[in-house]
Amino acid sequence: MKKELSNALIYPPVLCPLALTLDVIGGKWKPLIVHLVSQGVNRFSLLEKQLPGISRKMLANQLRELERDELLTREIFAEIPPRVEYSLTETGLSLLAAVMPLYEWGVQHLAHKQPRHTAIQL
Amino acid sequence: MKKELSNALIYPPVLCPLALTLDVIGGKWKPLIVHLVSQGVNRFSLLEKQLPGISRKMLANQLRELERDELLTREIFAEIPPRVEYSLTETGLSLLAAVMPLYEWGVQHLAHKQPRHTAIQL
DNA sequence: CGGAATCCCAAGCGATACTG
DNA sequence: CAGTATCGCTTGGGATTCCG
Repeated sequence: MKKELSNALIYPPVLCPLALTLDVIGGKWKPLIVHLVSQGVNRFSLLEKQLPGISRKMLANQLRELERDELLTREIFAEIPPRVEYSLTETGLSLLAAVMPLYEWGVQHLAHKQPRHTAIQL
Repeated sequence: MKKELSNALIYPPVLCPLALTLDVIGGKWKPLIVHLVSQGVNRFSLLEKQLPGISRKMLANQLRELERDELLTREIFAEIPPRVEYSLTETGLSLLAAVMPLYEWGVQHLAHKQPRHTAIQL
């Protein structure tokens, strides 16, 4: 199956599709956020609880980027106290589907390995 | 001061499998490296060419971590000039399978979106 | 409650030189 | 070729405060 490798790049001058995807959900938190939102963890404070170790600044930043990339939407309720709900867009759902295999891989290997850095509740 | 730590929160009873996976391939480069190695880009200098923007230090570091996590192996040939070949382990192959949907997602969206920041291009 | 704005420090990372 | 070693700057992101 090995391809012939010349001097040329594999994906020149266009990007590797994988790099494009990583451009959107690459990072430590975004896949977790997308997955959590799909599970109904759709508010700022709820996400904060489910992501031990993340700072408010980081969470806000990641949410903004996900919104900018149209993976999720913000719905603001003018109430007291104020409320904001996040939900996945169609694009977000399609990306979630692509992320789920990573979740399944984790399930398969959870029995054999223990996490080193991050322990996150679901 | 009020550095009161809730152990129950930091070490929750159930670990998110997705977090475990991200612990292993989370990051900007690792999915790309795993995919490239599977395509036969199995030497240091070849990988360096295929990853414009990565520094030698970073590439070496990521390779060490992937090796430590037993996703790939190093084979050293005592030749002149020296040669080192990387290849995926069984675990690495299983993870590659879980990463491929992200690749496919990128393919689907390449037509609609253009990359923004971390453009891997030449 | 859900953020935005500031301050600030150390880890992270790039660039370069060097080595087996 | 395939890396290490070293230096120095950048910036990620933690802590805190303030606002609608």
